[in-house]
Amino acid sequence: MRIGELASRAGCDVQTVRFYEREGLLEEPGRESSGYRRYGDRHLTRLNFIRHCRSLDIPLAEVRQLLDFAAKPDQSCAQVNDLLDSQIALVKSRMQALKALERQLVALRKTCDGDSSHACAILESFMTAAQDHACACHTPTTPSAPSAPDRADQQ
Amino acid sequence: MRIGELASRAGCDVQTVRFYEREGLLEEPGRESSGYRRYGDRHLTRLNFIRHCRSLDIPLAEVRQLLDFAAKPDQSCAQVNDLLDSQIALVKSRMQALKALERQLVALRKTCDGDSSHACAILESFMTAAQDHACACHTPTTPSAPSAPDRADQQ
DNA sequence: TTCAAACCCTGTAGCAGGTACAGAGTCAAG
DNA sequence: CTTGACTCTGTACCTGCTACAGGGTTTGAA
Repeated sequence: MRIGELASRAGCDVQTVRFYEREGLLEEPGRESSGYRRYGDRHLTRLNFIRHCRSLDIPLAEVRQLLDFAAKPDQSCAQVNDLLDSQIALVKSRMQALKALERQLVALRKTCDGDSSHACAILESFMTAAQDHACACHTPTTPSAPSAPDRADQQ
Repeated sequence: MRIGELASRAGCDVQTVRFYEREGLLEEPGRESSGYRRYGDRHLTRLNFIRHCRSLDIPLAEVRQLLDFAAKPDQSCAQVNDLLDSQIALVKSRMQALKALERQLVALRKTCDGDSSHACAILESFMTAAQDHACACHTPTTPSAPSAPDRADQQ
């Protein structure tokens, strides 16, 4: 099959296939006399493998590792497990961050009272938070106390 | 204050400040005779505003919008709310995806029986999923039926 | 005074994981 | 013969920074 068919069967873009080839993830296929790439079923299998990993958000560097593991199938189990464990940990921490973020956004959203006769309370709170830079989500490494106005630079 | 102090007070990198200036998010400051940038408090406020938004994962393009809204404070409330609503929706959908991802990874992780005498079951399942490209997480747009072997390209 | 450390400047390149061109060649159907 | 769909290579672009190169400036101490 040609690149277009391969790509559509794997559910990705033609450019992505070429990208994976450039990155060394997908074996270089044979060529027709016209120069067109000609793929076989094992290319599709491998491409699906890569897309499968990517759909699990496994970075390409680790996909590369997995493909190496798969090449020499013995003793790879522990390594694969390690990789999955670290991915799971990563996902967990990302979820924590997202949950905190959602709380922040929802809280912010609630500060709007719908009264358009005064300035937007959300922007107000942003500005206030920005001015005294003290808020839960945004901790600007505010160190011991270098923000005292004694070292005012004539501005 | 100079760029280093501004950056440390906002809790970001000096490069980041220059980046925001280049992007037009942060107003160009005055210069000392040496060419050094000289910032005032309103720069710090604005920079903190930006960092605050970024800590809420609001993309720079939308931060730009918010800054525009803040510039003309009336009638901005509805727009700010819309923006926040879309951010919240985004976060929710990202969380859904992460939850699904975690389920996948944990399920995958469980398929390891710890027996290293045979090939890794996880890699096996990846390969199988890749071959018949039917799995929950990875849906390769498998359309009506263009994968029948009748149009085999002599490979 | 001189020296080094710490700061600042501009400009450019790099990261991940693709995506989107431009400008050309090829193929298949009508 | 033409038209449209496909393919080729190469390069630039995306986000939100970060890092580097190769300079100049300031500041405090010796």
